[in-house]
Amino acid sequence: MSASRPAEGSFDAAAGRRPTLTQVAALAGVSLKTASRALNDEPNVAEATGRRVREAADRLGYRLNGIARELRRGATSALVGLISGDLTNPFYSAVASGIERELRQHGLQLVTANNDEDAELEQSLVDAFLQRRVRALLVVPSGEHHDYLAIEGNRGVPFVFLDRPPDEATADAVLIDNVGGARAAAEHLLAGGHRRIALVADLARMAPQRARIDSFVAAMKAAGNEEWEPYLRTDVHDVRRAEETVRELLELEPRPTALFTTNNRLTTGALRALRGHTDPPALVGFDDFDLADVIGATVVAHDSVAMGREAARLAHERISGFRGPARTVTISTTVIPRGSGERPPR
Amino acid sequence: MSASRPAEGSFDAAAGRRPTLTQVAALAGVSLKTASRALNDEPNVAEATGRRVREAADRLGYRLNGIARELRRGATSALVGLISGDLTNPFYSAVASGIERELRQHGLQLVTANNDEDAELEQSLVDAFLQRRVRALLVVPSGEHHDYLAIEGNRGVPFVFLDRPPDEATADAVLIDNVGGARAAAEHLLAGGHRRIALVADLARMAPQRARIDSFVAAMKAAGNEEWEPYLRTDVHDVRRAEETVRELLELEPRPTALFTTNNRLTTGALRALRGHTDPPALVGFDDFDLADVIGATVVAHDSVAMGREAARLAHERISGFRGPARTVTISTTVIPRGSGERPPR
DNA sequence: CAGCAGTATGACATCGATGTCTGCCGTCCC
DNA sequence: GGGACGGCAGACATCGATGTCATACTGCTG
Repeated sequence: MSASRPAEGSFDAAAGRRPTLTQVAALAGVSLKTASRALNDEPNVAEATGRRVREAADRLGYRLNGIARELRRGATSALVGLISGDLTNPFYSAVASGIERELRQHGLQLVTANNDEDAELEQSLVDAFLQRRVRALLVVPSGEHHDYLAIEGNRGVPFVFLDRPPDEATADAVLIDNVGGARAAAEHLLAGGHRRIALVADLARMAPQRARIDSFVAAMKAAGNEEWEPYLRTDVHDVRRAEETVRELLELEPRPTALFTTNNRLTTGALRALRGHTDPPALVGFDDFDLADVIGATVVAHDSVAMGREAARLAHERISGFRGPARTVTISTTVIPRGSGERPPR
Repeated sequence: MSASRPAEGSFDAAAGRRPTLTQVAALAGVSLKTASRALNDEPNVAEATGRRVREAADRLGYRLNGIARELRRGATSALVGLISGDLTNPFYSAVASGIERELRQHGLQLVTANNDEDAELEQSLVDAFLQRRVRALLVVPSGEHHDYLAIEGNRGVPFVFLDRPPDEATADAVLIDNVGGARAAAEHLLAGGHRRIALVADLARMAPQRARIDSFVAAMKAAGNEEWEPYLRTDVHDVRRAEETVRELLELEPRPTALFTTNNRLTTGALRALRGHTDPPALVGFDDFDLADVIGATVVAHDSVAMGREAARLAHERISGFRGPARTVTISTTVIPRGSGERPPR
């Protein structure tokens, strides 16, 4: 099998160790520095010499050692780190995609890591990234407190927070308009004539959830509605629990006539619970999702890819030398009526 | 703003340049090497000395320079590269997630890059990754030909192909059982009594699509069915076109009674076309997807996360020194009946 | 023909860590 | 008391590239 391929560059192709520039130079019969100049298209290299060097490099299958180059050039890589939840969650993968596209335009590469929604792991990932000398660090923080993250910001590595704000306004952030989105959802349902509106929310200690919950409650109060109060469910953290919770809600007497789920996971659970239901309540979910149009799910949509893009943009500006105060970009939300949120109360 | 934080380590905290081990050593009043020993918990460091060094490191906010360490230790990083399509496609993000989880267990980190389904870009990404000295390279190839990729495999950097086989069996690969999956879908529909079965497929030049198409056709022939022939549609590459194609199919006379879509994008398009249809044809789609249960979509499912995991496992074995011949792991498929594929012909 | 500019090249230091080797102590043991 | 040994520490080379500076050679000018 290996015999079918000619062993190019008889030096040490088999060793698994890549040839160095020194070896290329030796083969070409020039000095190390001249070889370097030739391969980097620097001036002052005789045409013939350049050709010899390039041939030697080809023969050996030489590839520049980026690690060595980076060390010499200033010990900072072309990598940008992203720490987020699992990529199977479409929210995170959309964000990652937006980041990746933006970074590429500036010759930067994305390194991803999953914090498993665990603050301790997250901390050690930050350490590892900084040690690896990433140019910037984008974080969708897992825990409540992340003071420790911001300190680094002042030491030369820009931090950008996504989805959840830093404890103090010490770093750039890209946030969703949670307050506006939740209010819009609440008002949409109120306008549809609903009063007994159930709220199914994720962990209330997480800032975006907190904001959505509070905003929903505020909207209810502003409308003088109190009938939602028995139907508030928070700290529902996975799809399974969401499905159960919705089932339980539907067995209450009187039954809620509408549901508001505060993220895509919970919406999925609710849709499962409602499947096959003859007379389902109205449903509005936070976060848009694939096929929501087919299902006819009314959602509070926002552009997660744009979130990533904006975060990468902020990071890139810092990398390029921007020194101004911390900035916050807010991603707007829109209610997209598709049917489920327009069902009347019964 | 910066004044609010005490300027720790008065050396050069402001400069944005991180302190080096030499500076830590100087502050602690020891030699470079002793500082290195202390921070790496090597033996033969007096307790008091160790403490002084660690204090100095803290004061300066020292963080080891991973680039320098890697260079010294052997010029190979702890990074593994993944080149695939856009992460907003749940297939790719599931694969990435599986890879990331597996790599983490071995202390490796994932670097992702999007080839935009462009062979030229892909090539340059491979170059960039190799230059960056990744430990292994996982690729979901875009184009038809990728000979050039395999050559590198013999030079010490393990390659693993996902979803699409290497041109020659020169590298490890993780593939889906496309033949089995497509046959199962075809037989499922035939068993339901369908004869006029439409096939909506993506670019036929891509190996997995080719396999699904061929296998479908073979199953039809084996069943002695010829009525599907007017309903074959290939090279349908995006959701929009899929939707249009399905609409067109449904206007044919006689109408096909069933559809088989050969990937998740096409299935999405088909579902859009079928939305609100009073008497929809049966539908089976290749690739499972979120909420398929809610929609009631019958699919040929496979475990994409496992695909990523297996690929990462193969890569890790190579990294750990395995030298055997190229291996191929096949991911099995299952038809999951959820309703759409069980609608009878009308 | 001296002087000078410009080109082509190489020697050497350097980036920030780690590996090797050497040297100095003090202690223990015969 | 002397040799062996273990603990501690430092000097120096090294990983693979690039930056700086010095040098040799060419050709041209006055």
